[in-house]
Amino acid sequence: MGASKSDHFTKEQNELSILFKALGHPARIAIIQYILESKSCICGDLVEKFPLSQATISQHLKELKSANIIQGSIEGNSICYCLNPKTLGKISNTISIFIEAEKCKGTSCC
Amino acid sequence: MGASKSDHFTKEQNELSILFKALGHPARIAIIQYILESKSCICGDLVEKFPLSQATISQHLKELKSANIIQGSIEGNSICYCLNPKTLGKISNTISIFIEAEKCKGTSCC
DNA sequence: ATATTATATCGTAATATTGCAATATAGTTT
DNA sequence: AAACTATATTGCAATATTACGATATAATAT
Repeated sequence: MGASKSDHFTKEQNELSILFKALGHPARIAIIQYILESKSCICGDLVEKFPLSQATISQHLKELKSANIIQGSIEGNSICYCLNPKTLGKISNTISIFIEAEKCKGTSCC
Repeated sequence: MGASKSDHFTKEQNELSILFKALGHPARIAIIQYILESKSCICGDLVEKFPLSQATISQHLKELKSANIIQGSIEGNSICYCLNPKTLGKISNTISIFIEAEKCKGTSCC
């Protein structure tokens, strides 16, 4: 068989894994960093910036968007993408919870 | 062609994506949550807990371990896995940087 | 030494992801 | 409307991931 058996896990576990999965590709990390660096929001200059085809960039943007990590707004001819702070916050909270819970554990074996 | 062209991206981008990718599966999120919940560190009772075969669980543990998200120590017959706070911290920092940088941006289009 | 228990690895099938050329769609300009 | 620009979608090939049975490895117990 192949890939994930999402029905065996909780809704939360599935949702979180979707967020992390979306971040699990160097191109998508690079896109996020580019959005952060560029003073204005981006457009399709990613295609010039990265050694990937327009189709591939568009696909990565789609994945980030469907995970709600970025959101796009139409600006005339092109589309402007920004980060979604709410989703970033969700990811941050999750990791924080992991770290806090870990701290509270007395009995660690490693 | 297929999957990632890691040579086109920075070392940091590749390393971060490896961390997130490792978290990008519901079973691995579930394993982490289980480690956090169980007072003592875990062993192979994940196999009883989850509807996945021993081989599959072992494979997921291996991926978490190779991303340095968990670490295992041999305890007699079995192996005890714990989270690696250092790696969790790294992930947390990354997300924090994303959020901080986002806050500092005046010009947001969405 | 043999049996038992716990975990890892191998081989393989099913499915998902990645990347791109080609094409489609949508808005802009002339 | 026709040409142009920007982005999305489709179809396909290459590769990666996921899952599991079977088998291997390692420590413990009898």
